[in-house]
Amino acid sequence: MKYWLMKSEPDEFSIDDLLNAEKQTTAWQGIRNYQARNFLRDDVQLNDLVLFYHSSCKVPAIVGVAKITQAASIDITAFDIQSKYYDAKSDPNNPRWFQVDLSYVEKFAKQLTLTELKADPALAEMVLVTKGTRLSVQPVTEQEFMHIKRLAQAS
DNA sequence: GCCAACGTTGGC
DNA sequence: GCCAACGTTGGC
Repeated sequence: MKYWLMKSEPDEFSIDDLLNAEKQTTAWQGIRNYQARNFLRDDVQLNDLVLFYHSSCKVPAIVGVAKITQAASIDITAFDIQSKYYDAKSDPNNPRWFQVDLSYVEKFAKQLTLTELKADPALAEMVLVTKGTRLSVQPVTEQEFMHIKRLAQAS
C-alpha cells in the first residue's frame, strides 16, 4: 500500500466534482510530465490512497482523500485531436501517456491549507512543501499521510 | 497578472 | 550532449 498526492485545479476538477461523479470515480487523464507519468505507470497500484490537492486557486490545500480503483492504463486523450490533452508525438503503438482511475473516499471537514502544511515541522520533508516541486503526482510517506489524517480530524 | 523555478525543445 | 530559448506550473 502506497500513498500519493495528486493536484487538481478546482476550477477544472474539484473534490466535489469527484463526490458528484458517476460512481464517484474519475479517470485521471492529462498528465503530461514524465516524472509524474513514471509514478502513474510504474508505482501507483490498486487501492493506494491519494491526498486530493487543490492547486492554482485562492487557497491551495489538501481537501480530502481518494483511492486508486484502477492501475495504469493508456491515456487515449493523447490521440484525440479534439482533446486539450492531445499530443501528436504520442504514438498509439508506443503510448507515451498513462492514466489511473480514482474514487472518492472522503472530503475533509476542514481543508488543510498549504500555509499550515508548510508551517508543520512534521511535514518539513513532504515533497509538496519542498522548494521548486511542481509534480502533479507525487509520493507521500505513510507517516506524512497519517499525520495529515490526524490534522484533518483534529480540526 | 507577475514571475521564479522547472521542464522541454531543437540547433549546433 | 550542451545549452539557449521557450513553455508551463503554481504560489503569491
